Amino acid sequence: MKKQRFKEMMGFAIKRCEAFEKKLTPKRQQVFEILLKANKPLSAYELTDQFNKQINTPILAMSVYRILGFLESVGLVHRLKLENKFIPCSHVNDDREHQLSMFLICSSCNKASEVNDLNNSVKSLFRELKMKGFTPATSQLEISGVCFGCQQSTANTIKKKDK
Amino acid sequence: MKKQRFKEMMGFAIKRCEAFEKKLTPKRQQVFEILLKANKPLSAYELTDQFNKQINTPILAMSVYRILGFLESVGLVHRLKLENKFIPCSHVNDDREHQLSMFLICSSCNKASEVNDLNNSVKSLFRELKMKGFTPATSQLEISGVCFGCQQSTANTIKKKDK
DNA sequence: TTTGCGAATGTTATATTGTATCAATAGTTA
DNA sequence: TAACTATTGATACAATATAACATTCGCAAA
Repeated sequence: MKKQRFKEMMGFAIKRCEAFEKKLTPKRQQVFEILLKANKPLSAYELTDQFNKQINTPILAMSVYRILGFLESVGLVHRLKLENKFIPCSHVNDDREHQLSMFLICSSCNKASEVNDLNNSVKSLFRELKMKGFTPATSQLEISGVCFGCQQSTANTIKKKDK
Repeated sequence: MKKQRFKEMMGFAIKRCEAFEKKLTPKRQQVFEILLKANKPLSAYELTDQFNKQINTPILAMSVYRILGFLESVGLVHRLKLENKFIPCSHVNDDREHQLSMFLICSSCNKASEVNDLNNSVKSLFRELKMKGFTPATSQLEISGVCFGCQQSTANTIKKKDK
């Protein structure tokens, strides 16, 4: 993650907490920071390990769970249920709530990206569901697959084999 | 589940195992039976409990996991990752593989239904994803929400309150 | 028949993920 | 300062899942 982007995200996190009249304590900030820099979803325990490696005041998994719960409650973090892992929200630029978020989880590199410009397809799907009597409540759709980068490297590998 | 439907499902399970040249042993059959009769997703441990209540030869959770793995491998059971629970496959009528399955999980009554006639929306979503470089691999989309029945009862409750 | 093989299951241990509970501490307000 | 609240620490435990090895059972070959 670029320095500029990182600063922007942290700045937003502070503003977001203020908006909720909650405090972004040092540990909360550090947890968020690790998550931002990880560039991929982390489990609570992975996060705990990284925290204890990088930061000299130790933390317990229990606290990490609490902090993740807090960060989720103010909309700074998403929990990916398919993987039992956590990622920072990417929407940190705007204040409007996003009713729909979709996560594309790469089963090859394990990175996940949050997509927000596919609302049409999802909305049409959700409309169809509603018409059938089911009201979707998930603001969250998680789809596993293979990302562009990993497809490329697979393709290259195959190419090389062919030679 | 109606008797007729149940018989049909069990019959298909046997055929399906034969097709894979695998055996539907008594325990495997009993596990599948409990899952069929449950009418809602069960966790491996719930399944273990029910097994041990209903059947006189006891079973351990370890075996249940193995059997669920087996049933999944022959396409008789789905694992719902959002809930860490299991349900029988509803496609038991046809032999064609279903590349896409969608599960609607009601957060009120906890029942789940497998939907197969929404392929258009899902396919269009998946097409859109592919165009953006992400190749979905999930044959499985899990959506939580509120089912028709539960919406009705909520509506009734509200009506009653209004009186 | 019995020997041997492989599949299925039994058994125990342990890993992983997550929550409950109560104690200690720090920050804030009256 | 005293009292209150939010945060974090610490311990225990629940729930989900897998690893590893032993045992049993059915079946086929000797």
